[in-house]
This record gives sequence, structure tokens and C-alpha cells, in this order.
Amino acid sequence: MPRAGLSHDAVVRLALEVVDEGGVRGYADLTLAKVAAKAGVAAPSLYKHVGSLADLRREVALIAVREVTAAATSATVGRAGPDALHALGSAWRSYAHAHPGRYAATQIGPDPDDPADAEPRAAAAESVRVVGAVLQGFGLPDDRLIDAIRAVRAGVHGFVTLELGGGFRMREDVDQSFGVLLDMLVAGVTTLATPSAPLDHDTAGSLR
Amino acid sequence: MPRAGLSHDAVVRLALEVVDEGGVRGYADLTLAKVAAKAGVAAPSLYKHVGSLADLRREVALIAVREVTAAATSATVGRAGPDALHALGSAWRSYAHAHPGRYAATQIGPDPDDPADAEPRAAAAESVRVVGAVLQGFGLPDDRLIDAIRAVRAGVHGFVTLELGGGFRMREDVDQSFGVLLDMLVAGVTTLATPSAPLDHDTAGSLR
DNA sequence: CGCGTTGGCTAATGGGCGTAGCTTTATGGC
DNA sequence: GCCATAAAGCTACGCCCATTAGCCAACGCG
Repeated sequence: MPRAGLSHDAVVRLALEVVDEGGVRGYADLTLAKVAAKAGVAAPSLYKHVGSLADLRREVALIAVREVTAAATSATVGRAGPDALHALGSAWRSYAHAHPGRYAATQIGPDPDDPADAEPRAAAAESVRVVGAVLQGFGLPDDRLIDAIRAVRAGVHGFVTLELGGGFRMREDVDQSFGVLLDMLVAGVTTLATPSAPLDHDTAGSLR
Repeated sequence: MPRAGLSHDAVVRLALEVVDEGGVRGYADLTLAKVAAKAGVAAPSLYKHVGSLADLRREVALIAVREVTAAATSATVGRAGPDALHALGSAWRSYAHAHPGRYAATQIGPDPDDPADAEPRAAAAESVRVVGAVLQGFGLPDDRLIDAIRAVRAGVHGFVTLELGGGFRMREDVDQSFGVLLDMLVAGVTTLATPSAPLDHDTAGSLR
């Protein structure tokens, strides 16, 4: 009985293939059985290389988060201000287009209490830091930076998830809409940075 | 052997309970076995009232979408402009807070081709129409309305999903951040509506 | 060469969905 | 009041998946 020559990394690699081949649902539909089939191996054999399906998912998600972060980082080196923000958003969206299954893996928030989720947690924090670094260039007051980061993340992530989920009909205009969103975010962040602060949010009354 | 007195609606109601009790993961973890247990009935008995788990999920999602739409609608009656947009966003987010599991159900995009998804499709379109109606009040040019709708949906939906997924640490400031986001959206849409259109998006070069 | 480690395997358990077919309950017409 | 029939349960089963246990063969180092 010949050996398949698997390894931890090989299994993860195959899992990534399964995820990639499954489109948007690739991550949700990731299954040990599929990985085993792709490896030409019985399903239980995978346990020699991987702790559980949950572990494998965690690892795939970790890779995905790091890849988005890397894409965002490398897209923004040498850029600043609106230029950098546009590059960040476009890189983020491009990654999601190129790897919809992996991007979906990104959406599973790590458990703040589970020690096994420490790495994913750190990776997520790192990806947020990239957004923060780009927004630093706008000269925001310290107490507004977090609001700006959240707005940008919400806008870009929300757009991408809606788009991948088929939430936008009339497909043609989506690029334009994303450009408009980025422009709105740039304008919003810029306004937030101006000392006169027209966007100063009246906390009372606007919520609940 | 006494009868449980189930019905289609009763099963759906129990499914909603299961979803509600499961928190954010309630919808993902919805299972016929759990519904059956809650009904005090063997799992196969449910098939007398429901076609399949997929059908039940579809129905739960449909209800959730309609509820968000209703919340958004009733929050915006009698309001216009920035006021209406704030009310819309806050109602949307409040619904997600009150029913995280149901809101998660909302995120599964209906299959554009599946005839069984016709109702969910229509319900989703209706919810988009509410956003559109609110944005009409800003006097946008026709060809910009769709961009504005998408930006608002992306911002609000993205914020809520990130929040529910535990994407925001430092919980205290989240309300403030959401207020800032809404202000940014208001400002962005307003600018988009002004004839001089400083936000006119330069299509070339900003994407990819 | 030998032997331990390692990477496969099969078998089996448990849980979930879904189908088939049986039985009992409720109901409504006579 | 009786009985036929439809509706609402049930058990038994098949299939798919994850996971555990325990076995055996291959590889690699001495």
C-alpha cells in the first residue's frame, strides 16, 4: 500500500483548493471528506496531519486574513491620504473577487476567549492596523481615528460581502458604485480630520 | 399517542425560537433536530409541516428580511433627509441587536435562478426600495441614486455584521462610531446630490 | 539489517437529513 | 353513533459526515 506523502501543509493546501473551487460557499462547504478525496486518501487519515475540521478551518481563515492584510499592505506602500485609501479599498475588494471562498473565511470572527483563536485574533488585529496606518495619514484627532477605521472597514467589507452575496443586481455599474463609496469615505474621513469638524456627531438623540 | 398539535406556522415559530436562542450563530446552527426537540416530536414528524430544512431556513430568512424592512419603514415615516437616514440606519442596527440570529439569516443572498427563492428575492428588493425611498429625499440625480443606495447599504450592513461578529474591540464607543458613520453617509449622499458634484468619481485609475 | 516512528487503513460510533411505510387520531358525512 | 378517510404522529432505514480506536505497512536511521 503506497503512501500518499501528505503533510500538515499539504492538507492545508488541499483545503485551500477545496475552498477556492467552491466559490463564495467554498468555505462553508469545506469538509474533511472533500479534502480526503482530493488527497486520494481515506478521511480518517487526515487526522494524522490535522487536529479536526475546526482546526483546519481556523488555519484556512488565518491564511485568508493574512493574505488580505498583505494585499492591503503592499497596495498602500508609498501612498498616502486619499490615494492610499483608494488603493486599500481596491486591493481589499480585488482579493475578495479573486478568492471569494477565502474572503468568506475571513468573516468568521475569532472567539475572544478561546486560546486556540489567539493567532486569528492577532491576524485580525494586524489587518485593522493596516487600515489605521492608512488613516493616520489624514491627520485625524486621536479620538476620531477609531471611528474612521470602523467606518472604512464597514463600508468596504459591507460592499464586498453584499457584492459577493449577489446583493447587487445590475452588475455593470458595481465598479463605479465602489468608486463612489471610496470617494465618500475619503470625503468623510477628511471632514473628520478638519478642526472645524462639521461632522461632529451629536451623540444625544441620534441613536435609539 | 397524543398529538402535538403542530402546524406549518407552529414549526416556523419554533424555528425562530431556536434561531433567537442561538445568538449570532443561531441561524447557522438551526437544525431540524433542535426544532423537533423543542416541539416534543420526532424529527421526521416535521416533514408533515415543512418540506425540508432548506425550506424552513428560507422561510426564517424571509421573515427576518421582512422584519428589518418593516422596522426600517416604520422608523422613517414622516421623516426626510438626514433625519430619515439616521432613523433608517439606527432601526436597522437595532433590529440586528435585538435579533442577531435573524439578522444573520438576512445575509444569505437568495439564488437569482432558483424559482423557490422568488419570495426572498422580492423581499430583498423591497428592503432595498426602502433605502432608495429615503435617499430620494436628497434629490440625487437618477444615475447616482443606485450608487448612494449601495453605499448606505454597504456601510450600515458592514458595520452591523462586523459588530455582531465581534469585529470591534472596545465596546463602549461603538454607538458613537455608528453615529459618525451615519454622518459620513449623510454628508456623502448630500455631496453626491449637489450639482457641482465634488465627489464626481474619476472612473479611470481608481480601480484596479 | 532491524526496529521504531509515522502514515496510511478499516471498523465502528454518533449525529444529522431525508424517505418509506405503519398506526393512530381526529373529523365529517351518513 | 359509526365508520371511512385524511392528517399527524411514529419507527426503521439509508446516506453523508466527523471523529475515535486499533491495526499494519513503509520509511529511515542506526
